Amino acid sequence: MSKQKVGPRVIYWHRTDLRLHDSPALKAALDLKPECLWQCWTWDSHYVYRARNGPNRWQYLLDCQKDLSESITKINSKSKLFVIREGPQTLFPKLFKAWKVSHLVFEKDTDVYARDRDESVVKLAEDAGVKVIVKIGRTLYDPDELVKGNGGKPTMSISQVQAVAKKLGEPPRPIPAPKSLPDPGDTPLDFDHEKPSADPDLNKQMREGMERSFSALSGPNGDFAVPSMEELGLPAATTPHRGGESLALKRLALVCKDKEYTATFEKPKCAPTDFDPAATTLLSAHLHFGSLGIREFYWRVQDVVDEWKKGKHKVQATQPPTSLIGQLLFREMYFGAQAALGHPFHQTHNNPQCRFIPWHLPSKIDPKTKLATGDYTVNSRTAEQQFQRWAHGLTGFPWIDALMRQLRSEGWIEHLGRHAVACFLTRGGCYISWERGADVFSELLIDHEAACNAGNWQWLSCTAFFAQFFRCYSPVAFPKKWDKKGEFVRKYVPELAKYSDKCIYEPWTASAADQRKWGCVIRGDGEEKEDGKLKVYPEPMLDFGERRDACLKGMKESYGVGLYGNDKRVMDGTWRKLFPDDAEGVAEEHDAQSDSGDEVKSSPKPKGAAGKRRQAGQGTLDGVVKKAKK
DNA sequence: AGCGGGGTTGACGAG
DNA sequence: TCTCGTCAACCCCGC
Repeated sequence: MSKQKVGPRVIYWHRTDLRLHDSPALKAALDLKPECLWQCWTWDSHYVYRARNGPNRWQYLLDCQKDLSESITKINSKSKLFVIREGPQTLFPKLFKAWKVSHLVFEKDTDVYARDRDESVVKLAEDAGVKVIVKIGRTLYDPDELVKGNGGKPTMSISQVQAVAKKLGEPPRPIPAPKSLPDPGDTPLDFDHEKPSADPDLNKQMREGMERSFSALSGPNGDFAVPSMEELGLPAATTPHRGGESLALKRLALVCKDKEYTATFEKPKCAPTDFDPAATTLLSAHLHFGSLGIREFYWRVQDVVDEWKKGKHKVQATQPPTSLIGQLLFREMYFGAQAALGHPFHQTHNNPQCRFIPWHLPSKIDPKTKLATGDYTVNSRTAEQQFQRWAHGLTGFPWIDALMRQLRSEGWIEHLGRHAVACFLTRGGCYISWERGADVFSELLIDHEAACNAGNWQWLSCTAFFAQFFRCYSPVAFPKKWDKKGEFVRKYVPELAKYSDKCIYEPWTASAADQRKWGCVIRGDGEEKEDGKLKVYPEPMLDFGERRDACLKGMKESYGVGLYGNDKRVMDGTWRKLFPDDAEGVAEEHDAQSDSGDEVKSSPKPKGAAGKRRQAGQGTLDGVVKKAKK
């Protein structure tokens, strides 16, 4: 028998790099000159069950996968994106054997969950004699290198990032998409299919049909196809934003075609109220899913900027941090912070960089792991009601509600809009833990990037990165700066569409006669939607002026106490002794009579009773709102 | 070391 | 309509 020459048999594991352009890892795989190459995506129980993922982001992911698969097939009609419905930790050892795999190649991912996952996958591969190649590709700089260059410390300011970036030099140019792709090998699946536990399923509530994520390894048709929303039991997406590398490249080209826009971009001047078109590039979700390479973005923009600088123009090119490139550097900063801090970066507890503030609705902590459980303590019933009304766009402040409704229906709001709602929920209104807001964003944002989300929430809540808590966004004054006529509110809070410009941001100031004339009365807490032909919009759920002062006082006090998340007294609950009135100074007046006060005072570790009460007070918004009625 | 200037994106009133 | 100072005062950074 003649000896068969066997070249590398490579699995390229697509994760957060759903693209063919600008992929250093894919280039590394192709440089192996594989005999066969399977481009795979593994169905991840973390993504399906353990992380909050709304339908809009699911749709975006599936768009990206479909587009990638089609692009692969265009280059090699025998190939596609092989979507395999099993977690990598259990699937790969079996797949390595069945497909006689010699190499596993993937792009490095420093997200806290991904680190743990990849560590075990690398070990499994080594045990199976499979060589692993990991390449940087998701960020301009390897977050670990960024941290190393920053003296081993988390990157907590943009100047630190800029200093390290200067040392490391400019990122490499993007790698073009491959012109040819090797054939995949056979795809036998003669092994057991291990299905992960669907308990807990954090996304259970949103599912409409049967959830069949793991029904068969190669999908319902046995063809490894990208799943449909129906296969996942998910309702149809409502977002107009669609994913996929083809769209990403088109959009990037569109942005860069407008050279003045690209070269003179100034983030703080982008109107959060602009829609159709939005003021910013809408490329963030593409970066998140890797349907756009970060070096592709960087260099296409940088080339425009360099060209602009050579010419004579009335408006000068902008510089980081406000320029378009600057926005990418902030992303690097958050990835660097996450890389250095690990899991605690996503919570207050045990986070050495995050200030401790005695917020309402704090996260519950697993004492063994010191990690947030995903659940929280309802230490104020008023706060819980406010949280639910915030999350559903029923605060009674049209600017806040418009943003939250846009977020829920479209999965994207402009960055300054995120500032407005985040400030309102935390230090500038409700005094609710930033971790609650981060949870909601993580479910609803199509561009949810774990590191950026945690970092920005800490920024806005003045617990890390930013400290000027006396700069507080007003839900009335701030939007007026951008949109005097309130067109943004009229679009997303249509019941107020006929209100006058003067009243649009504070409809409660309209006379009863005007309210009726304009077809919408202001009353209640958001439960009642209409009264005959009239629409009903809620009264403001708090007195903003009063709350701003109370929050400011609370922030000042907390800064004075000066605790960080890793302080022993934060970890063991004795922090309460350091705050006057056991940190209840920021509670609303009518809250004092509720059960919240004694609960906090009597229980040094907010567990047990609080947990039970939470179930009573949580559930749906309707439930909460009903309970609020006296 | 300690001081002063700056910090991608506040509100408000005076002039 | 715009710019500026004030509000009360945060941390980072460089000299």
